[in-house]
Amino acid sequence: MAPHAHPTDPSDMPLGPRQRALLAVLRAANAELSGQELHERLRQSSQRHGLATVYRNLRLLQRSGLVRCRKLPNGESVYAPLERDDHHLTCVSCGHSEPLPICPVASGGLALTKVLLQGFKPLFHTFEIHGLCRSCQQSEPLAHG
Amino acid sequence: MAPHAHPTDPSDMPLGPRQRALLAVLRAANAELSGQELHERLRQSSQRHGLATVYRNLRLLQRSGLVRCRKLPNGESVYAPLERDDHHLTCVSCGHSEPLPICPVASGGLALTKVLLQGFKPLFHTFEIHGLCRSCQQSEPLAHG
DNA sequence: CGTATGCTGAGAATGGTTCTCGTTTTAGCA
DNA sequence: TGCTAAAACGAGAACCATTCTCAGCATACG
Ligand SMILES: [Mn+2]
Ligand SMILES: [Mn+2]
Ligand SMILES: [Zn+2]
Ligand SMILES: [Zn+2]
Repeated sequence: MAPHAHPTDPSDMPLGPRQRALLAVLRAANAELSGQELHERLRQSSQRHGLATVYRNLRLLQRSGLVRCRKLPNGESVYAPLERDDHHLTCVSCGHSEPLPICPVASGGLALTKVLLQGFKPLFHTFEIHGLCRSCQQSEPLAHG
Repeated sequence: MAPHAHPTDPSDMPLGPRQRALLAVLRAANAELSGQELHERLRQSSQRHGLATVYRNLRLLQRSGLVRCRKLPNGESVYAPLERDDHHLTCVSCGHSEPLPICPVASGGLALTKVLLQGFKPLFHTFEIHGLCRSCQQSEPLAHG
């Protein structure tokens, strides 16, 4: 086994300085950040990034297996470092989303006991696995579609 | 236990004819449908629905616990009847999304064996529970925010 | 230097979804 | 069956996060 244990072996794609900056902000943050929020935080500290660059590198970081993202009901995407493992209860009515301290993948058992739901009434769940499909692992495409 | 076993007891909100039509198309379909696709299918069969009406009733059906939705990486939302329980493997590179025949909630065990992944390389997963938060269960709001 | 290659970012374009608001339908009642 | 208030509808405009365009800039290398 290799000395490092990151997914998609990040060593094979060295990470530019902008990507390191993005990753640093994400890791420093205590919550998921949207593209716009990241852009904002980078305006203040360190050097300015263009919005296009933020999104571009966010996509690359995602492909490298360093960053994950989920889409909020209002349409915006929020990002977090992959090593942070959090899930949420999201209300289909008001869109409010609060932490859910359980992960069906980590815990072999998955106990969705009522205590954890704390009055939240689940209507449906989403369990998606994002990654690289077979063909994209072979070629190294940038095309989206 | 009540004679019917639907979530959020649909009997307390009778469902208008447009909502029944939407639900029928969703149940007849063999895959998730986007708002646009639903609008299209309703143009052909039965009566025409305006696009706004499609989205409006989709939201209501979701609140009633009859329909669920997930957001594709390209931004569009796809809908399915709640009783259909399917998940997907989605590629962060090309966006392609294929069925994943496993559900972490139903199966107590959750065996993400390599056989199921079939060469797909998972980078991260999403497990979200959507439903009604406490405050929204009390009041019956229509506001979105 | 000279050139090839890739990254950057201001601004324009995109496109799914939501909003607006006048019209149409429904519901309740006499 | 008429009559009115409330609710649902829908064409088109507005929204807005994200992506695209493309000229300018950085870096590598002989
Ligand atoms: Mn997890
Ligand atoms: Mn399931
Ligand atoms: Zn709520
Ligand atoms: Zn792919």
